[in-house]
Amino acid sequence: MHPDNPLYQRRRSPTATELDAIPWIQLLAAPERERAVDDLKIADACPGDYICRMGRPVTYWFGVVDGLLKMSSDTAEGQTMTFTGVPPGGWFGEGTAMKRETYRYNIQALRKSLVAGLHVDTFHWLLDHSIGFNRFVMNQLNERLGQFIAAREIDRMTNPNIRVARSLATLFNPVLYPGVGAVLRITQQELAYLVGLSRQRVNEALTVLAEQGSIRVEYGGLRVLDLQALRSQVFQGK
DNA sequence: TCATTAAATTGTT
DNA sequence: AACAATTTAATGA
Repeated sequence: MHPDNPLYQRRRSPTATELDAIPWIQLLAAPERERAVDDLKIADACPGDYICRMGRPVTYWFGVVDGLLKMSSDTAEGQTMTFTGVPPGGWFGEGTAMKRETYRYNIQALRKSLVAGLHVDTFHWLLDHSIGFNRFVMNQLNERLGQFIAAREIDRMTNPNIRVARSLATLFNPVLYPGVGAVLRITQQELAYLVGLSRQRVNEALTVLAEQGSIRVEYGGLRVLDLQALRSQVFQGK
């Protein structure tokens, strides 16, 4: 977090409920947990707020307590390309935090969100002192590698229904986003923005997926009934 | 707590 | 892009 980041002004210590939404906390032994909790900061992010920007030096390792963030990158041609959404329970930036480099992407709030931050120094201290923390980070890196490979496949899919299905499946990843559970709070507009389709087309795709019983469409969110079906979506309809 | 109203979201053209 | 229908959130008695 940079001093000119709006979040910098709005940060505070986490409440007990917010701590429960941080998946790696419970993996720590008491002394390590105490140090981590002591350092953790929580901030409110409004839609459009930047959590971090490409090229800025890494100061915090971030996680989503509540809400929805967007991970994107600016290309050499000045275009912005969206990689993925980050739903509750997701933590990101450990790769760059480890190397103490600069952020390699932009993270923006898609809607009002609660963001947690752990200072890089504390992040490194935990790597040096906690085996549980190391396991978490390793698992996280491994799972995300799989996700990015899946993302390349998704990019090459022309069929909108499949794109929506597979993108949804990544957002429901229980390892990377344990805070999501069975119901993902996301509007069809937000999903359209992440997938890169019109809201109408996303609505149509969701209807198809609901008909085949993979999901249920709810007001302001989606319920997954069959995650495997979403992942292995091959060809349905047009 | 309930009823009314405003705002957000969805479904459809 | 626009519209109506539906659901939720906000307001105030």
